[in-house]
Amino acid sequence: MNDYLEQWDKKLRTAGFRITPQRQLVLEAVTNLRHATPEEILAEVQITATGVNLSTVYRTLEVLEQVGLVTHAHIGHGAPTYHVVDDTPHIHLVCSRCRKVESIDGATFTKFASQLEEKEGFVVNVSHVALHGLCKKCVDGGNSLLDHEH
Amino acid sequence: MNDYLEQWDKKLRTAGFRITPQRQLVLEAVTNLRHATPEEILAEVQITATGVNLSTVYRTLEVLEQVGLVTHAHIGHGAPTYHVVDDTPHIHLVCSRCRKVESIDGATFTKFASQLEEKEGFVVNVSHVALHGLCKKCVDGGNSLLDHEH
DNA sequence: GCTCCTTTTTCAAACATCTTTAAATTTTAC
DNA sequence: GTAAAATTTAAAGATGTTTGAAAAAGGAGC
Repeated sequence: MNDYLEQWDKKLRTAGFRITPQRQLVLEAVTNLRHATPEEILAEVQITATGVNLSTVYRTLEVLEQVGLVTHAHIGHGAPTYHVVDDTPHIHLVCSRCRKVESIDGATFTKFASQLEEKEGFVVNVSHVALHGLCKKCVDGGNSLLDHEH
Repeated sequence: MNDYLEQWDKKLRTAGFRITPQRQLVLEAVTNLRHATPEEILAEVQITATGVNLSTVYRTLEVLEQVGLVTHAHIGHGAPTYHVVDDTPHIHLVCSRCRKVESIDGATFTKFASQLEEKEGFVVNVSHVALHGLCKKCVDGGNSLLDHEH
């Protein structure tokens, strides 16, 4: 498993939170799904534990984010997507046509980000970046008139 | 006024739409506000025409977007923000702390965008880009612990 | 392992926000 | 003037999120 999650329980404990199966399951779901909305996380968790509730997912994500285990990005109009915090931040590429979300290494973005910081003084939250456009498949095969960028 | 809006009425007509005061007002509001949500646009429009309805704003924006006069971006969790289509696309910088939205020239972003296209085949919709982070003021003066990136 | 206190989860419901719709009325463009 | 399109109005729909209260579970100390 991810290095940054090895001491997940310690992170919770030192912040005064208790260790519960739900919290472990949610964290594992976020890890496995790479990036997922609360609803998607719920579905994943419910594969192993049917009884878990959506409100628990919401409250758990809040806690996990507080202790720095997960973070989130807004990739469009809907719910935010959560992902694990690690030391190789990535950015999201969201296809407006097929709706697929790719993650790519954030390093490629960093150069631009530091330019931005120099020129504008604006410090980008790299792991929160979601770029919209057309993925390779949709560019190649696609009739762009069918796009509907909601 | 913006070159690209000089023939706004023609664009509508050739697409088979009628010219109405509401459509003109909405387009002017979007132009003046630079980037605004449907609600904000309504408020602006209602300064000159009290009776205009929110549902009209929604339908009008749909029409204006269809004919290529405006476009929108998602800058966070809330409603999308609409802006005029012109030939100098810009990107949005959204401060997570003070919530202010800056527009900067999209050209600075383009280099990164073309790299991305080469490497990944992903074509970014530049005018839809919104980057989250901290603006100069908030970096300088700010207690980042107060951030709440919803 | 048991007890007790506190945190956490569940459940159901309410809330919030953004968006769309149906039907009647008004307006545009010819 | 007329037919079609657009706007108004009020309401409902869709989605995402939070809340309150009761029940369940964690964990520190015995």
